[in-house]
Amino acid sequence: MCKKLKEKTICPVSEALKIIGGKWRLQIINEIGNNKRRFGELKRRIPLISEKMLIQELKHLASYKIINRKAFKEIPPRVEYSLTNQGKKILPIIEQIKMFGNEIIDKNSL
Amino acid sequence: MCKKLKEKTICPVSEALKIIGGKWRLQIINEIGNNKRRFGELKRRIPLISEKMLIQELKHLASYKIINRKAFKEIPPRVEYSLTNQGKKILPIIEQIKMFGNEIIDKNSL
DNA sequence: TAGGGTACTTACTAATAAGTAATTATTATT
DNA sequence: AATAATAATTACTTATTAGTAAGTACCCTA
Repeated sequence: MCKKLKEKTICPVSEALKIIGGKWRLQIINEIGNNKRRFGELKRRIPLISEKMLIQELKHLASYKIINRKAFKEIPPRVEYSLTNQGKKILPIIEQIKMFGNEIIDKNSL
Repeated sequence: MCKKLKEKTICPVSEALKIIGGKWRLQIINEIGNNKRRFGELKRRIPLISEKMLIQELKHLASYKIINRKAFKEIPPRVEYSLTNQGKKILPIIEQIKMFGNEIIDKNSL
């Protein structure tokens, strides 16, 4: 008798989308890239995002160990976000999506 | 004087997500793959999707020329969906996402 | 005439995601 | 004492997305 058989079709795509799905997450991951980025820096780089969404999504990504959050005990406060090794594995996904997106844009501007 | 300067940061990621973003679209594209799939077949392969969402998303994908819809004049009706060449360009994205998703699953089942 | 199969369609509701705007804490600067 | 920075937090509203359940059209079979 199995300990758990709760799994209702564990689909890798669905599991991945739980982490990276949504309007802002890939953009945030993309803007962090291989850099350290401060909160305000990300806010400026993604001008259309609201502060609420930015911090909410940063928390989400941190909770899944996609990003690191490093807070410095300074005044005014400074917080740096960076991708974990796990998070860097999302960059190739973004590259593929960018390639597709660029083809779409090219096709539309003929 | 430019004809149009409406573009507010044309981001390839955002453009791509307009087409493939959402809960079901990648799953549908994945299930079609390189095959022809009938409506009922997709319904069975994606058991948790509602008929409403399935047909709504198929329409969306067809409107963006990601899939072809071929209806046969038969009774009972038969409709086959398949990926366009454009749509097949999404498969590598899905492959990357699957790789990431599988790593997540592996990590969780240690 | 009743029921089955296929591919939808529609109206309505529920759930989720996102946006707005005001507020907090801390210290340096003016 | 007021203002400015920074990184949040909160309450509230709106918009978007998804789910439910019933109905449609067509013909075939029993």
